[in-house]
Amino acid sequence: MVTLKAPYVAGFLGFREAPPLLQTLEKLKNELPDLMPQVLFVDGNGLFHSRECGLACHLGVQADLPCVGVAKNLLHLDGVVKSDEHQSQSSSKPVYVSVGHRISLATAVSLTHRCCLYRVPEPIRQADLRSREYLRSHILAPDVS
DNA sequence: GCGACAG
DNA sequence: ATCTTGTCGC
Repeated sequence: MVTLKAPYVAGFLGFREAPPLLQTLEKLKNELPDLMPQVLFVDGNGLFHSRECGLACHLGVQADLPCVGVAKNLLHLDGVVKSDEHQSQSSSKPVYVSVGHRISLATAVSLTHRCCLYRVPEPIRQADLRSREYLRSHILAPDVS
């Protein structure tokens, strides 16, 4: 019996990503409680969302943990426009930080800055790199013979 | 109406 | 997100 992951639908990323993330947090709490995070970083938006409830809010509320959303692309919402600087400065690769849950925007931005060695915060970057490596070696790897 | 629209 | 060719910089 396999569980199909919900498809990605713009505006509903949380419905696809929150379930497996919560499952992983639950497993972490049971097996490695010392590694339970005090704060969550999410690859996506929080209050910056069409319904002010992006993945960062969705996950933060269900996990009952502070959560900050960091998106790599600007979600187009009416009233939101890229500044002229971002439009013309091709070298600018901004990230969009928004409140997820139990944290202020000022703290979310500060925390993001302090966790960035590269463009995105290390927690998100490492999750991305390590998960891809896992898939490459355990799932997508062709036969070695 | 269609495309665009976090990942 | 994924795929994919090439380029630039440390």
